[in-house]
Amino acid sequence: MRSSIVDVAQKAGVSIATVSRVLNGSDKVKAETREKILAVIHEMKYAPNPAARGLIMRKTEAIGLLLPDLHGEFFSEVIRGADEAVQKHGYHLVVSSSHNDPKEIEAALRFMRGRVDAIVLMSPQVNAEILLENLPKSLPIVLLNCRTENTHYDTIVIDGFGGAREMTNYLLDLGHRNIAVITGGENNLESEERLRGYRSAMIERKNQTSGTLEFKGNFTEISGYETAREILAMKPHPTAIFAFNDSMAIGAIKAIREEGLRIPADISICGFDDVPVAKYISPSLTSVHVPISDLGAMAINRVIDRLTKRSKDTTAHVFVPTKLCLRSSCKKINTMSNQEKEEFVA
Amino acid sequence: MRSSIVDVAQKAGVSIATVSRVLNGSDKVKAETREKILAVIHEMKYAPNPAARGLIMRKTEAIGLLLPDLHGEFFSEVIRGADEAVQKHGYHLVVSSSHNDPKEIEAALRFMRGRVDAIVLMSPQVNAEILLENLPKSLPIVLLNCRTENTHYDTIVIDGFGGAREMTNYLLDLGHRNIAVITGGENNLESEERLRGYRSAMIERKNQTSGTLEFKGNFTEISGYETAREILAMKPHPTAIFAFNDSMAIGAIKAIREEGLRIPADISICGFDDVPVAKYISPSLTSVHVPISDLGAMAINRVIDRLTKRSKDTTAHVFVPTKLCLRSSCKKINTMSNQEKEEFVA
DNA sequence: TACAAAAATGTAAACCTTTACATTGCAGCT
DNA sequence: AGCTGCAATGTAAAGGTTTACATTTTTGTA
Repeated sequence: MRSSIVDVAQKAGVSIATVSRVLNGSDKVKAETREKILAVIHEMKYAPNPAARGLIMRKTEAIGLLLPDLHGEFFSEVIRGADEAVQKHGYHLVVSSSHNDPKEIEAALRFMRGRVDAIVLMSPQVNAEILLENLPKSLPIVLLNCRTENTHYDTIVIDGFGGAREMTNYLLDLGHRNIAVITGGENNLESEERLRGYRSAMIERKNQTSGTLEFKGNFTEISGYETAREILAMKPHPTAIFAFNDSMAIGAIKAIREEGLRIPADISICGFDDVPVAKYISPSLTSVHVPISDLGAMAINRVIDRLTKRSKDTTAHVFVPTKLCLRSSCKKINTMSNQEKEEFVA
Repeated sequence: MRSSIVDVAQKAGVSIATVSRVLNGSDKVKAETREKILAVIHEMKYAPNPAARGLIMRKTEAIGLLLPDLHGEFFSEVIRGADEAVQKHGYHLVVSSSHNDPKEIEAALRFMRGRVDAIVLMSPQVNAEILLENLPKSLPIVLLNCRTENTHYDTIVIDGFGGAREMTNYLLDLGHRNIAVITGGENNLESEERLRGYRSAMIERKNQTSGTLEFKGNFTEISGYETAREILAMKPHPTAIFAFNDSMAIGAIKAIREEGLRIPADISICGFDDVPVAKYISPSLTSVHVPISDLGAMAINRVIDRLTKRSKDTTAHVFVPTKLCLRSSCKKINTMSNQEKEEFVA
């Protein structure tokens, strides 16, 4: 049976209050007494019971991180950033994934209630606000890439629109006209924003493909692979594919290779997120850089800020800019289309 | 202020014991009373305080997962597997990373004590046993790829030796004689096991390179990249590089490309772990398959088994076999060495 | 109808801390 | 010597739950 504070007090010949005082460092205890108590604590390998402490202090020193999924490097990076931030402040991380399922989000939230001091929630697909309702108002929450107009919560959202627009413009500048996109999940905020950006650039540049080159993926490698096969089945096929995340771009690359096409000579491909492997795969992947691990860190820092009262009342709404990251998977094409080229050769 | 069980009891006109009973489903409460209490609970949005519950029940329904690092897809997959297993049993995950630093492991362990019902610890580098000492004996712990002779803890260890041996034999079968390896961190169990496997195959096949082709990496992409540059500087360079994990293999591929060499025509490369991207990069990476997410799931299932008393007393020691996963990054070479070939051409 | 047994519910202790407030002991002062 | 005031320490309540045991209510039976 684990020893408690009364065992320590007894052995040290003092009251539990005094032990508690040396435990919490704060109050003035005679140096001599402190030494003795510390010695006993060490000897007994005593450690305070966090549940009891949490019960009376109403804090747990843990922060909940609820992500839509745990597949792939993107979320891994978010967790890494969050973990680093959390460790810096002496907090810890309770991680969970929701698979974009309202039931699971709710279960996780219910679990976290009372177990964590704050919550970081990433839910681009499920409207999270409703689920948040039965959480105490005092619990700091930051919404990461969530669909919301509610300004009551802190929010952090990636500039998917701007990033996709910039990337599309880049491809247009390269001479591409038939630019296919592979979108993310249905009803997914990130996907929608990126699609808006793509469309905006296409329309602005009078390059309407009227949706014919928009293909549905779901942010997984396999969907990138399959969707790319679909795209390549078109004759003539688009000269560029813009996958709405890097995982799908990587899947698409596999499909392209299998088709015997060279990248970027025969077709250009780019992604979104700029996950760490993007620069290591070959050809190195042109992508829209998102400071992924910073995202996790920012969210954590924000809730910790709240916790430590430094910014108690004001909610912050951060818009994270993206940056084009040009590598070697995209190439300028001559204005001659693939088709024209073939005819020319013939 | 959050409402407590007494508020509910009061409002429902019953005692807290009765409320507690309906909360825990177990005992017999008159249907009518139950309905009423349930209604009040719903109305008040009452949720039991986990700290209080944890205090008296001595359980938290959380499991700690302490990993050496959070970079890259390997750990991401471990977490994913663990998360799935944990969710299936209604538990939750407290994740932390140690950076192979004894101090950090200790801090995380201290934090987890009393906050989790069990711990899964992966620590290939730091001897974890000492740190585990001041954890209660009653806390189920499974050691994942830890260096230990102690049979008191449950252990799961990957067959790094066998996997590396098999891979090395495969390369030898392909005709390679100069096979360079990029190892993992100093004093890292996984790296050491893989190195043993490599050496064993090399010696067995009378192919002693007496350590001249063993290069030090640290399991990161960047180290794979840098070490590969070093390796390629050799004249003539080895015909195959065996990186002790996929991250380093991916880094090495980048270096090889930069050198203008073709894979596998000019040089073969293979990795270890078979992370999900391995099959998507190009050329698809030959690797030693490790059931990564299963590792996380197995560990979790094991501790949950312990928790539910099904296998209370016996410790299990699982040895996880690996499997060669052949793809296109390695190629048979003619027995003529690069050098001979050059001479031949000249 | 009365009583026993069973079912439903209530009471209170226990889990382990922190901390406001109370007490003790002692130095320094007049 | 007696008092004040302060430093050090102790006492006990509070935090929210579960559950053994006690009590009340209901049901069934003679």
